[in-house]
Amino acid sequence: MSVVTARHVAEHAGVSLSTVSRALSAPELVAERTRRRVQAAARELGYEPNVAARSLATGRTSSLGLVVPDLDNPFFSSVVKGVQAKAWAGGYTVVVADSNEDPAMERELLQSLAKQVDGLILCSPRTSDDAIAEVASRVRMALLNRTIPGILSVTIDNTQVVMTAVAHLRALGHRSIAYVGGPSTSWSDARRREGLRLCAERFSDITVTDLGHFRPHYSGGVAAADLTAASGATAVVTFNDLVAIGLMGRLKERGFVLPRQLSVVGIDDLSIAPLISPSLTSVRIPRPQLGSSAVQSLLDVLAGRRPTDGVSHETLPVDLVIRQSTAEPAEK
Amino acid sequence: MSVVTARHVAEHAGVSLSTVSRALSAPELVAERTRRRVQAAARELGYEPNVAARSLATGRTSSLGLVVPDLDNPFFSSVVKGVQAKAWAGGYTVVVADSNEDPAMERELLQSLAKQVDGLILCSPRTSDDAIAEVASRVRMALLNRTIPGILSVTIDNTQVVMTAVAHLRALGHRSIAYVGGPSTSWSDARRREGLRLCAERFSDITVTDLGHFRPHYSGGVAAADLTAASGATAVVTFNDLVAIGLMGRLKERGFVLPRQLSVVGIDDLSIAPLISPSLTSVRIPRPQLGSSAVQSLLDVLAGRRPTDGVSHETLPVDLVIRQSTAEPAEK
DNA sequence: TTGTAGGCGTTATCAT
DNA sequence: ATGATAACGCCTACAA
Repeated sequence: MSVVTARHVAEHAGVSLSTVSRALSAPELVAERTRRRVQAAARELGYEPNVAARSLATGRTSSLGLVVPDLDNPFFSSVVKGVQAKAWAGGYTVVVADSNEDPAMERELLQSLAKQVDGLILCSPRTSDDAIAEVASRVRMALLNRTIPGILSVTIDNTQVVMTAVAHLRALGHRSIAYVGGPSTSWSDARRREGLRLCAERFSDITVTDLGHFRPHYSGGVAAADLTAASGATAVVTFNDLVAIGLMGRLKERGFVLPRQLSVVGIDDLSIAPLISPSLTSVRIPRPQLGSSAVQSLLDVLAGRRPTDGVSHETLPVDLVIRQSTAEPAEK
Repeated sequence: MSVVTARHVAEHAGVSLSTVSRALSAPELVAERTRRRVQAAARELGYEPNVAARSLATGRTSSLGLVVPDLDNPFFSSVVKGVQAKAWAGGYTVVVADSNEDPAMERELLQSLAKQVDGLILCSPRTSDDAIAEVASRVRMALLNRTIPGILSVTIDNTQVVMTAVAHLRALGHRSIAYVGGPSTSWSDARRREGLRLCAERFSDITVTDLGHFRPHYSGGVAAADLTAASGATAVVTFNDLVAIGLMGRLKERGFVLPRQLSVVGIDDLSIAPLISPSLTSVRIPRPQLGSSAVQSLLDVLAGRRPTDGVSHETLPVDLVIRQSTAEPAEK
């Protein structure tokens, strides 16, 4: 019953153990004839190399670790999908872990994953730079949605995110725009506020009102709705789509007619954005690409195709998807 | 720079290598004093056992494989979350793989994952019973959303799913109910149709119309909408929430007033169900529990706490979440 | 081009 | 209770 090992293949093919090893993992080092014989034998016996043994011998595992705050959040599940696909294509397996938005858990996961994978991808970390850097010093790592000097990272252009949204609203004629932000601990939110500042500078004819920090979910939107309505703004940009949907939900409940009384722009372009009504205009973030890009970079480093020191911060572009939640402001 | 091994700990603690191994993985076999000394040394040196080596020696990997059709589908991502949480709590790591709804890819994933994990969880498989059984003969396996004789499985009570939905509609006064089905290859859809038959038998005062098979997404619902309207049914049950939302979207576009002109019941109770309008009445499926239950069973088997032959098919209950997409039928 | 032999870090089987 | 020592299955100099 015990599984077939390389030794069995060797006997079956009438060659030595090492020849089998070579024929299978470095075919060019073995004579055409022998190689075929070995490969045939391997196939016949249904040989499959033992990953643990290989890993022990080579020091590599052919696996990547992926840590996300919440697997069941559509933003992250897209990222996971991208990571998994790219990794598999590159011959790597992915070990996923869910920190449940808990910084302590996140660190725990990082610690234990660090030494059983060849590379670690950390998505939207909730931990401090230092804690992350410490782990990064012990294992190849790529950051998603965050940058830390000296660590590989892939992010989106958060300035562009808000710029795009604001420019769109301004072009429609809006002059008073509100921003419903995410958690104050959010790296993305900080970047977006920064972008907002730039916007305000650049477009001197508009005013941007910061409505504060809210939970990045439906509930956060609900909480921000009345505030938004009272702010006098004719349009609002929210931290993400869920917030936008919550905000719209509450406003519709209050009898507001959208987008007539308020234009709303979300961020993420989740697959539900087109499904609500009015369908949500949103800044699309290429989530799967975020994941695959991170894997790409990581694999490049692992394969020595990319210098390990030349710090690389890749920034992916975003684009606006215009739907019906945005329109010209109502006449005064 | 090379990592600290058990041997280092041994020297540091002044004991033999084997004592270190025992002190750490079978503490009760070693004297109190020595144990403390070893553990102290281990902590001091920051020792972490090498998983590959351990795996090679024990034949176990402490990891589970999980294969799903689409990581980015909210149904599956919930399952993944449940699996990951339970596995981690049980000391197991999870390797996820996405088959992209492709049966061939699914088999490939199963094959290569089979020999590098202690157990495999296969969610909503798109492959044949035979192909699955073959893999199951070589590795511990648990099925999700499907049963195959002889293989461990966790499913929901699909009969109850439709019964609950239909009973609710009937109680509201509906007598003509339509069913918008999923793909003909769907195991769940087959079970639900079966349940529908039982309903029709049991409630002789209602008629259930089968509208056919549709894609299990928004588009499928759009496609089924006009058909549903034309069927004369006053209420409809759809294969899942996405279909329900698509159907409602199309109908609203046509000017229908919901739920006045048509009551709609979805299945899954995705987190978006409450967010659309009218909010969607849906049969809640305990998705994370599906995942954690599967892990539980699998770990029980792996630990020998559960007989490997006594085939177990666990069925989880569902419940109805009533929202505003269902109401009494309009007067004629 | 192929074979020999040593080692990767643990666990597990023997003795002691 | 503890210490040698042989696996575990593969890779990789090194030798032939």
